[in-house]
Amino acid sequence: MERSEQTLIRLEKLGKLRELGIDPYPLRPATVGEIEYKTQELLDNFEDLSSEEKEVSTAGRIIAIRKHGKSVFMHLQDMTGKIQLLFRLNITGEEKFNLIDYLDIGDYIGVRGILFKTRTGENTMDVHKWDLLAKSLHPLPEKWHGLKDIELRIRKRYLDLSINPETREIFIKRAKIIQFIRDFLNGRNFLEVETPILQALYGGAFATPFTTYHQTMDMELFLRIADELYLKKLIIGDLDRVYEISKNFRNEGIDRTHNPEFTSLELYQAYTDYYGMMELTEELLGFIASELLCGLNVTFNEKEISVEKPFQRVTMFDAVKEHAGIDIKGSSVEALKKYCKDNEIELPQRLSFWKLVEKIFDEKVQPNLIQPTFILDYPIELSPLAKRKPGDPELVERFELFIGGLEIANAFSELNDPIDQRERFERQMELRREGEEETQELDEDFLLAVEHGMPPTGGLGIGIDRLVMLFTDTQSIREVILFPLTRSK
RNA sequence: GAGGGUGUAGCUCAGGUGGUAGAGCAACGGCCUUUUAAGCCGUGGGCCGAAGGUUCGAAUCCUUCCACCCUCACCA
Repeated sequence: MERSEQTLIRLEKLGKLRELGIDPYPLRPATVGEIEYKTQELLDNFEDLSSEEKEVSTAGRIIAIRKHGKSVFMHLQDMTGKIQLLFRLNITGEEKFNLIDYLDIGDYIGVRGILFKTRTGENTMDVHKWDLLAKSLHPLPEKWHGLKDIELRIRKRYLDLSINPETREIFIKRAKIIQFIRDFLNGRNFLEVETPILQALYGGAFATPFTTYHQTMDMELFLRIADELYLKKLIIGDLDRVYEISKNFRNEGIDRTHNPEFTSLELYQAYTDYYGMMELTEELLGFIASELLCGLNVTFNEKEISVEKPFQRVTMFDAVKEHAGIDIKGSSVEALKKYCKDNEIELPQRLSFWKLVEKIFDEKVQPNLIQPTFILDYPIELSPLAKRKPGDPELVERFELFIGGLEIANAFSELNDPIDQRERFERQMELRREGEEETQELDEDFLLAVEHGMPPTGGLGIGIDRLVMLFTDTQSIREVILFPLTRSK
């Protein structure tokens, strides 16, 4: 491996430290003792701690050094924040003071000293004792511009997190959002469960799976594309309210809103339906917003969005009529094709009525759905696991929630009629024979479970990554996933 | 998968029409005991993404490849 000039210099310092009998990677601090405080705790309790003039300790990574001859300022960072340190020759003693020459930005040290306020008013630790805790062999990216290169930020996420406070902020928020979801659902007697990631048969969504292989069972396996079928089996097992926050895997393209592995929440609640899921969704988002932002307004992509309930409810028909200016009720494939041509919309690969509607919706409607909007009543052809809508044989009781132009949630009144469910699966097989690429597999095991009796149930899926994008005002899914997929270099 | 763009020092970026590389930060050597993008004086650092080609001469022009970004297609 090629070493940069700066790394060679650091390796040299490391060698010299060892010659002096100082372990650059000690098990624990040699002189500082126990690390008692996080940096933010020192600042939060500054008045008390500084007035007592008691020695306190902390530890972290050196992120800045300013040498002034016989005194040195540093900034020390940990997860909670950063604090300024002052080293003075007459306080630390000459031997220890001179060792500062072997320290670099990026090194970890433990410090013990007294808190005081500098002339310019910054709360600072006057360091009495310090120990090197770990030497860094590479310089940290520049303090002023930070690490900007998106590729480096992803490949070296540790540097991004260390250097760019905004990045750290996003992932702290992400953790909080997931915690709030758990708090909300646990408070409503939902049971958190785990279902298999490795599955012999995949289902619950339209997607291409990743395949893998179990050696000793000599078995082809799929990484799950959705939790749906397993969670419904739990409903059938009379676990009335269940949810899972899980990674799903889809072997498809990557773009601003798609990563091959992504996190979703799926929940199922017996004895309710998609109306119940709408209310639950409204309350869940309101809960997250008020816990996270102390309010119901969020800025996303320079737009003010309110997650105050109730959200708008618009049928797919009405939404297309309103935003695309075309009445699809009673329309025909030919009319929709003409509309696409007139509006410079590329035609989908298969020219079925609903594929065309879906395309027009994606192009003309979705980008306009900025305020939270439930789009209701989807075609049965695209929803083989949802219950029929009374009075319309073409539609099912299903909604998708759009916010800020992003598809955030998908829910339906779950199909619990085993006869109908079997027919739907068979229809999927038929579509496959006709050349449809993505269809759902007939799952006998699941059907058998439904045949044992499944209560009326509402089901809801929420894309966690996109939800985090919404609440952190980020425009790419890669900004909210710690290690998005990249090619190996 | 298709089209467009980017790749120069550890980081952030400059380098009209080809003449063999520059800044700030970081680093190194000095001076400096309350600075904070510390300051001042001085120094080093680059196979200009990779491989070919055109040319007397390529960071610059051409070809291929690699990685990333944007748009589109597939999808949530």
